[in-house]
Amino acid sequence: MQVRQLAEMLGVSPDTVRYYTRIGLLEPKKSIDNGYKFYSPNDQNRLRFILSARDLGFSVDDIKQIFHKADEGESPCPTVRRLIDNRLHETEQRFQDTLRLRARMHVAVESWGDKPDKRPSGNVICHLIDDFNKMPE
Amino acid sequence: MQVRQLAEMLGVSPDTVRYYTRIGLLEPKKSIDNGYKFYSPNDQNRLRFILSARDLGFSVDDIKQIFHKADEGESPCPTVRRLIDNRLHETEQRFQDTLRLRARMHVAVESWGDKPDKRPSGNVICHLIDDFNKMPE
DNA sequence: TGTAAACCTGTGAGCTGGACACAGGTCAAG
DNA sequence: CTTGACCTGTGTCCAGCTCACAGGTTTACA
Ligand SMILES: [Zn+2]
Ligand SMILES: [Zn+2]
Ligand SMILES: [Zn+2]
Ligand SMILES: [Zn+2]
Repeated sequence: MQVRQLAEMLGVSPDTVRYYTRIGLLEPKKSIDNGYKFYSPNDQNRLRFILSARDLGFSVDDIKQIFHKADEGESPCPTVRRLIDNRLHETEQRFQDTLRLRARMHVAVESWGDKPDKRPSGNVICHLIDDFNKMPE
Repeated sequence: MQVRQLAEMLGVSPDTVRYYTRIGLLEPKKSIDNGYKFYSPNDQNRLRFILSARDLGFSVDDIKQIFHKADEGESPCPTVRRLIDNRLHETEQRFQDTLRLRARMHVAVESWGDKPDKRPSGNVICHLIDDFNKMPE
């Protein structure tokens, strides 16, 4: 199976499959005359796993570690539990950050609603941004 | 003023100041004998503005556009209003994505609590991830 | 005065997770 | 045989910094 067929089968772009191949998550065989990469059913299975793991927030490096354990016949579960704990903390952090940013942006936009446009002058580059930054919180 | 002094004054790393300089947001003068970059009070003001804008979710390219308007003496306000609308949509999208991912991760971790570790077998690389992906939603 | 260590600098590279450009190979229609 | 459509691997690029590195500068001390 070539890259396009595998990609379409699992609903990703050929470039994504190439990327996973490039970093060693998939290991197709190289055709001798073609140079084209040939993906096995096992690669198919691995790609499916990659996509499931990415949906759970694992990074591609996480997945590399999981594959490494599994390829040695050991249970990857302890690794998985450890990794998702980190990712969970990160996601929580990102969630809080995004939440705060979103609130800030909303407040800014609303407070700008009835303010006029102004030209830059002196130290003030854009009074909307400069003034908002100095607002009492 | 050299890079470190400016950086410390505004609480960022010298590398960050160098980055903003590299992409043209700051324009220090080059000392002839030293090669060192020399930052003016205006650069100080610009950096302060950059940090305020970044806190509101503007990208550095957004800020470049804002500076461009301001440097020509025009009001950057219309640009600012237009740009933040885009960033607001993006932030909302990111917020929703993060919210969903966070929920998925929590559900996964909880459902894994009473499941044992298993070795890989057949098509199953890690049953925690493989099984969770097949769960009824 | 020498000199060695501590500190500072600019530049180049690296990070994530792919997306895109490009030169060339392959294959069917005519 | 040739034209065009399609496909391929490889190299480069993106944001927003951070880090590594080689070399210049200043300071401490003899
Ligand atoms: Zn497992
Ligand atoms: Zn924890
Ligand atoms: Zn303005
Ligand atoms: Zn809108």
